Amino acid sequence: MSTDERFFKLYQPAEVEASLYEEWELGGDFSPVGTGPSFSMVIPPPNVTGELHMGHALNVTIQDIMARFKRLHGFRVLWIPGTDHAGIATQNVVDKTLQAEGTSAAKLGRDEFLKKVWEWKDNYGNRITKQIRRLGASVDWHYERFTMDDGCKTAVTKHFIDLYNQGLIYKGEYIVNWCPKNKTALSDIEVEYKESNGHLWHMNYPLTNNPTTAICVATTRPETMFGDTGVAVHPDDERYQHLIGQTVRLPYVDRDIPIVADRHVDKDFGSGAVKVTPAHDPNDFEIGNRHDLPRILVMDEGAIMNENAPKQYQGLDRYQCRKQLVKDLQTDGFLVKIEDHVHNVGTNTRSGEVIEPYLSKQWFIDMKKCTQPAIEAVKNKDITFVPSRWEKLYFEWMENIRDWCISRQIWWGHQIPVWYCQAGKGCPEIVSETPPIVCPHCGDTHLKQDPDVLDTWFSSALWPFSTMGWPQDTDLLANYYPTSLLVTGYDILTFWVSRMITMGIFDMKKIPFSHVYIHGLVRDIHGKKMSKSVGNVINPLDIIDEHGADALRFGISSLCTKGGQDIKLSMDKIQASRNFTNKIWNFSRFVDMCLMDASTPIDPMAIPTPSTDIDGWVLDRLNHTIETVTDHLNDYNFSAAADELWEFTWNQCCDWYVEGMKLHKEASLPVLTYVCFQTLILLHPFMPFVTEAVWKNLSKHPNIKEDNLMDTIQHATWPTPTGTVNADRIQAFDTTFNVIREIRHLIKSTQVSTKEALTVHLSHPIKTTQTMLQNQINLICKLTKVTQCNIHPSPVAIDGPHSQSVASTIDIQLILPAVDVAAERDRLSKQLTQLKQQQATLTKKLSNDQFTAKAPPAVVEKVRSESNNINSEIQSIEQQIATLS
RNA sequence: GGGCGGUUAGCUCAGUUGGUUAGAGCGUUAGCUUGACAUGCUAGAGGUCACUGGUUCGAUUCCAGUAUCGCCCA
Repeated sequence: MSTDERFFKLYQPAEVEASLYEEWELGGDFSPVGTGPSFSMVIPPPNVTGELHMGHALNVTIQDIMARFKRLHGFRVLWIPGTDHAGIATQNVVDKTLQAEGTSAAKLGRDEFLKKVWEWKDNYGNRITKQIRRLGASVDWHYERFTMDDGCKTAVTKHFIDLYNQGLIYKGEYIVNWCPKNKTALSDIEVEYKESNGHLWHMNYPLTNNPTTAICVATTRPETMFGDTGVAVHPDDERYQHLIGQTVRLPYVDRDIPIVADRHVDKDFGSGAVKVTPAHDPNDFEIGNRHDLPRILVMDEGAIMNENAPKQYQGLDRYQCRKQLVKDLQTDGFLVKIEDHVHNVGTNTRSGEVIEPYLSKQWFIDMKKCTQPAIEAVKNKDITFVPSRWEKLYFEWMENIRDWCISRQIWWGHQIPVWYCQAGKGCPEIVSETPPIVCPHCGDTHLKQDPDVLDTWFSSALWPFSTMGWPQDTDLLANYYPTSLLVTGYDILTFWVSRMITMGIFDMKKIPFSHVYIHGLVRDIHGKKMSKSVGNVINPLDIIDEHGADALRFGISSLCTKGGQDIKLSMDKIQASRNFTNKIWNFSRFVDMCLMDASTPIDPMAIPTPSTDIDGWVLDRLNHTIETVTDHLNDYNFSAAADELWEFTWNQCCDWYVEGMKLHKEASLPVLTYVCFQTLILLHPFMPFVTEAVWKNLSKHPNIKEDNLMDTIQHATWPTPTGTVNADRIQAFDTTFNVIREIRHLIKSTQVSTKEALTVHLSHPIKTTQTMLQNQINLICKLTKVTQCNIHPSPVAIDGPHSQSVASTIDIQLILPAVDVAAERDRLSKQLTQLKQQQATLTKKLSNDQFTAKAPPAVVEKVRSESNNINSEIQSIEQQIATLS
């Protein structure tokens, strides 16, 4: 087989990715093996009805980088995948489909509808898991879970009962965030507040005893007035002192309601007097409690005005009612004025519907009693957040925690394991793991389960251990709980992370994970959130189709900086990464070609002895790269690791080293091969596909010894630095490369053709430097296309046309067939100006006594030697200008 | 109103104990059919590190304030 058969000229990801992934999955390559320490993660379960978006791509890529990195380090890596049932979202999606088919959830009824949802889940639920595969995620599919599978159901039930038995779950009447569209309660964090242009209606409520006098109240929701059971003013408000204790008569309702004094009223807002509607506003609810005001609901679950509203408004939707009422108030002289008013309106993050604060009976968790250990765990660093600034938000949230409303009035989810006796004898509720047959209190068999289901996050909170078989005592839990790392976006810190920590400690008596890496959100290039309606969505699957998963992964991770900023993703970045994958491919293609000429087979895993300077140099650079990449990955600094890999692979390896070693291919072959394989391993966590494809191709090479080679790069050994870094050698190559660059620059700026036989003279007074240059003559000639390079202790006298410069204190004289003396003088003068500017700043520093006295000696020494070098370069240039006569 | 984050090249971003000629990729200019790669190679141009003050021998870096943009909470 030839190189061309093993390697196309261009890397074609589509040709290899699908089959490689299948090979890995079927080969069990993602299962934990060996006797190393364990490293475990659970995937943040995506919505089972969802599709892969850029946020998933980022999240999964980071986890996969860590999983592969740890696997290469010999850890027993277990990364558990799965999906979330996403109650409201899924119910909405399925209901919408049903409606398109002419039916609906309501028409089907609970049992039939749930059958449909399960069908939907079976048909479409694996769409997202297939898409996760396309990213190359090395999750162990044997352990795949779903938040409503039997295991999770057992965990959820047990968890509910344990909380209930400890008095941490209660059922209570409370103002909740009510979604009239879905007809369900939402937790506080499922509500998104959006600024909206509304109005402030000022209306007069006449006093009962003196109807010609009125108190004016201001409101943004006039239609709730039918539920008013009081008017509140600030106790210190002089305007209303005389009214406190009196009653007003509510227009249209003709109910007399008291004027009360309450410190929470803002004197400066509106008229300073507020109507109190305890059944329709959380603040009013509190005021009502303090003053013992009744709670009157005036809307039904769909926000339609109910029988407590006056007849003429009953049956109207809340907004129709508002419109009609305002008209009536105006006609009847109750309306004082209407002001424009910007206020925050709560909407359901799922349905977009405007939330109605609504009094209802719901299940709550008394969170204050649960969170203390979870706060401690982060305070004492059992759990570390990266970046650590997120700990602040966590503490803020946890220390001001409110009770968590966990019941939802939908059908898709874990139904609450509570039954009510229907015998009508006032029996207490029955909480049970399995459906009870008879009421334990009265023996009656007519029992009815609570119709509500639990908030989806209730089951997600258990994910790190429900996936491992809890409440059973399993080997998985013993070996892999607590997990090592959780990777997630900051947007679900409160929803999910805080609750996992709280409930993990509650159920397991152990934290669920020791590290939390929190990444930013992926946005479009302008920093806008990607959304279908705006049309700025970049679909990760399209990118994978076009450029390959590796390009997507590398592009994303090179933008994933240590500060965890949001990521602005552009196609340019992806394309650059695609080019990089091709670079890796072609580097390997070159290695493959070189190997064809090997006299004996080469063991790519054997640490080679460098036979030339540049071989030694590239091994030094490799060692340095190994060290920094390892450090960066241990530090979750993905962009820094990616940059380092790019710099080494492209600039140091492919540019300098490959071009240099072409002078002595055969002698350098062991080093070239070794560096190639080591680099592939370093790149593998970022780019699993291309590195594996190359690994397998090169493994088949007739001149590669396979004895020490793993079948798959995934189970290779992460490189460790070998030998000691030779600082002189690094210095020598720095200088040589500078000289080469300057000669190229001279050639370019004098526009001489490299087809001419060119001669260059290099000179430096110090013997060791001359020797060093002497050793690099071939390299210099090869990389500059100069035919002859001579080394001297000082510049030579040249009669004919030539161009001159200095680099790293080495004088350069390039002999030319002709030269534009004026241009040459210009160039040198410009160079001189630059050098003099640098010299000026250095001299200023050195002539400052304070600097030499107070700065660390090493710094002073550095400045001094720089200054000396620049001085010598200035002298060179000045002499060169002088010869230009 | 409270909190958090940002402001560095045309664009997207790096830059940790304060000392570099302030870096990278993309874009841009000029030149290359260089036997791995034009998804490439070579050489350039491009920055008052938002502003103002302070600390310091020295500030992109630390402190205070201002402006401005974004996010979260109320």
